Amino acid sequence: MTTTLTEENYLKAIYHLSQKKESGVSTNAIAQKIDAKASSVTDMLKKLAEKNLLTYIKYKGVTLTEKGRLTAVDIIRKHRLWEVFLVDKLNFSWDEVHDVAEQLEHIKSQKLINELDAFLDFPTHDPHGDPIPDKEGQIKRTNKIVLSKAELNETYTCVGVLDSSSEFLKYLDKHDIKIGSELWIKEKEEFDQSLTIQIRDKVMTMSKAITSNIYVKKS
Amino acid sequence: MTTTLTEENYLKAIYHLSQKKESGVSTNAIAQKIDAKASSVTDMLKKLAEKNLLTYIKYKGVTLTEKGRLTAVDIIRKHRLWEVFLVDKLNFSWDEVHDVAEQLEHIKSQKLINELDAFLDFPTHDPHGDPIPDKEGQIKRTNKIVLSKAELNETYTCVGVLDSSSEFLKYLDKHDIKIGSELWIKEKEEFDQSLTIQIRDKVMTMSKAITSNIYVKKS
DNA sequence: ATTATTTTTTAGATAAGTCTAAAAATAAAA
DNA sequence: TTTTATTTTTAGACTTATCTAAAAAATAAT
Ligand SMILES: [Mn+2]
Ligand SMILES: [Mn+2]
Ligand SMILES: [Mn+2]
Ligand SMILES: [Mn+2]
Repeated sequence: MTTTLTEENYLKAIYHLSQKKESGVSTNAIAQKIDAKASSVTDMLKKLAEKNLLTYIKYKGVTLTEKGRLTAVDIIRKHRLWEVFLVDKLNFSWDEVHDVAEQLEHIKSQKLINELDAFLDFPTHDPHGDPIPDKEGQIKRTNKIVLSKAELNETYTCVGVLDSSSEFLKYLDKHDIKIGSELWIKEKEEFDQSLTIQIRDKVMTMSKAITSNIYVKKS
Repeated sequence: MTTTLTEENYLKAIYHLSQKKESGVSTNAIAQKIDAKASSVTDMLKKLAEKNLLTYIKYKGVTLTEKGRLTAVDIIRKHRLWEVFLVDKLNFSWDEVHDVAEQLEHIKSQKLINELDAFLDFPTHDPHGDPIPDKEGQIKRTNKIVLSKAELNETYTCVGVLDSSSEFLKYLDKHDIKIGSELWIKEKEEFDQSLTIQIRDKVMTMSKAITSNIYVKKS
């Protein structure tokens, strides 16, 4: 079976949306993510259903089939491996990799991706802390929480980000927060839910908008 | 300016064809190379002329403009750098790289290609001995000849191949002929223009079909 | 210089992916 | 439970890149 670049982008979008929601993914949600009109999405959903990549019931949302899920996860695997390549080997910073990886993820060659995986020494996570699916489409989920849910007086390790937009990543760079950074929760302000945190020698206060986009786990 | 994948493939085909011929490149020649019908080619030529990538005069062939030439050469630069990457870093053999490079050459990122170039230590030639254009679109031409024009009793170094099809490259692999191999011309058979050649300890006879596809220069 | 052959262009059609505008179905509100 | 608002689908049109079939121009042959 052969999938076009466009089909792959739809499958990936649907996969990511289905991670957040339990029920079927809605046409509008896909349209927003793909940046297309709902009518275009409807057309594509019919096409993908025809190819047995998802189940589509008019007016109810869609759900990926196992075949569709595997296809989506394979694209995500490629995306994340390329991101590792760009950061580890080509001196890209973590806020520069996404757009290029969006292109590279569609390159079709099984050997290429297997060799790349080996060349990178079989990484388990991408530069943003997201897990890299294995060859069989398995994803190892870690028990991370968002920083905003952290407990007072505890120490956490930064393991990832929820928002991986260039703007947010640059904010983290500016304050020297990276994956692996140790964060000690010094104070919790109930009024606006801001946190005062010690990172190495520095102490800083972060708003809820920031803390709800950083993943941590207890050190 | 932005070029589509299809446009890039046309420009590349026209560039390569124009290397062989002095005059304008014909519609039919392009059609054959691109594997499309002449009518499709005519349509595309109008489009590329509109974008000032080539000059098109009905019924006369086409010629690339400087802008078109630079675009074509940039694609070729990317193609050949990726081929080096695949062979040097990902354990591809020289007969496996072309199809993947055909995809990778269309990835759009100036930083990506500059960093790749540096990562590969600024290679000057691809795995088939073809020169890699520099950032400014300059190509260093070497004074190579085809093996079939070699002189009796002289020693040559293999510097490239004319036919870089997988079949031909596998033939060369089988006989342990690679770029850098030293070839001594032991005998020239006038009747069928076959050559008897010594490669290291081995002696073998090659037909004109073979020798006219190997580039050499005097050692 | 005509006639015949080949090459190239035009005309009209098709498929993929997108859009706008309008209709139909579902969900929310009164 | 009607009415209203939102979501989704359908209908028809557009763009890019392709095709086939036919017309026109350029070459080659008689
Ligand atoms: Mn990404
Ligand atoms: Mn990522
Ligand atoms: Mn190649
Ligand atoms: Mn090559």
